[in-house]
Amino acid sequence: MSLRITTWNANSIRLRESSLKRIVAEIRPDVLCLQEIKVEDDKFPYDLCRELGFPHLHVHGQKAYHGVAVLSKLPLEQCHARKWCGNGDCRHAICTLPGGIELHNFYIPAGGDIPDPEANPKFRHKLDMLEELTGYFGGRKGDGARMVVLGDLNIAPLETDVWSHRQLLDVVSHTPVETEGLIRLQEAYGFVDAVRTVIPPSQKLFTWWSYRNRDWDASDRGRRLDHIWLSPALAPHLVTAEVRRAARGWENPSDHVPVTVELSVRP
DNA sequence: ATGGTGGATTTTCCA
Repeated sequence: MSLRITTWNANSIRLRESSLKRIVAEIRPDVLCLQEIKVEDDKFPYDLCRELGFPHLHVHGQKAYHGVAVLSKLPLEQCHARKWCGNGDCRHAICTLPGGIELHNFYIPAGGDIPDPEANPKFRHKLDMLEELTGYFGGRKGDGARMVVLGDLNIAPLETDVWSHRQLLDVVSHTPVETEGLIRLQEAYGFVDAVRTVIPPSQKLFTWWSYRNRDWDASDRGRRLDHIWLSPALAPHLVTAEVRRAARGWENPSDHVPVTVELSVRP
């Protein structure tokens, strides 16, 4: 069977009803992972999600900041969250999909403006979470899990993941300490960057464009911050991957667009 | 070099 999994940073789910409907209608994900829902669990739009065909919901939200959710047409099992960096931020959800596929939905800290962990606690937090994740997944290397790791990782690792590699080397999201840290995390377990398997690194590819640019499409000063990785056991089942750039031009858009993989798996 | 916009909750913080 074909399994379509989408990740999307909604930047406030309560303001994105029309975008959510379009994603469901036009991308038709079986599983939709959200970040930055910016709402507490009891204020999440459960009924809307059920009406859109997702009876299985796992919401890990908090007031005003962060928050992740998994919407699924297929049953979800063992939904839970892990605690990272010893705080209560809702930046991660884990669910098991049919066929024993372990799904990790992440919202890694943006990291503030100053790329110096001594001067900027938010950047320190970002690097700390990366390192903790590297230790966790590194410790599981070779366990043979069928795993999807996705979300807003807030780092654009490749030169072609930003509009200007040279001009962004000192900008949080593309500094060497971050890009090298993200690659270390990826390699600690041996994750395959699914989207870059389909769209080669020779092509520029972005998933986020700042609201601050007058004409996001014409200036095209984007970054690839949203990712979908597959474990070695799952990577051979990748069929295709897609970034829905057009979503940035929808009415009242999020600043991030949906990223989707299609897998061919036996449940 | 600077500031630009948008979201949630205020009298600013975060991205």
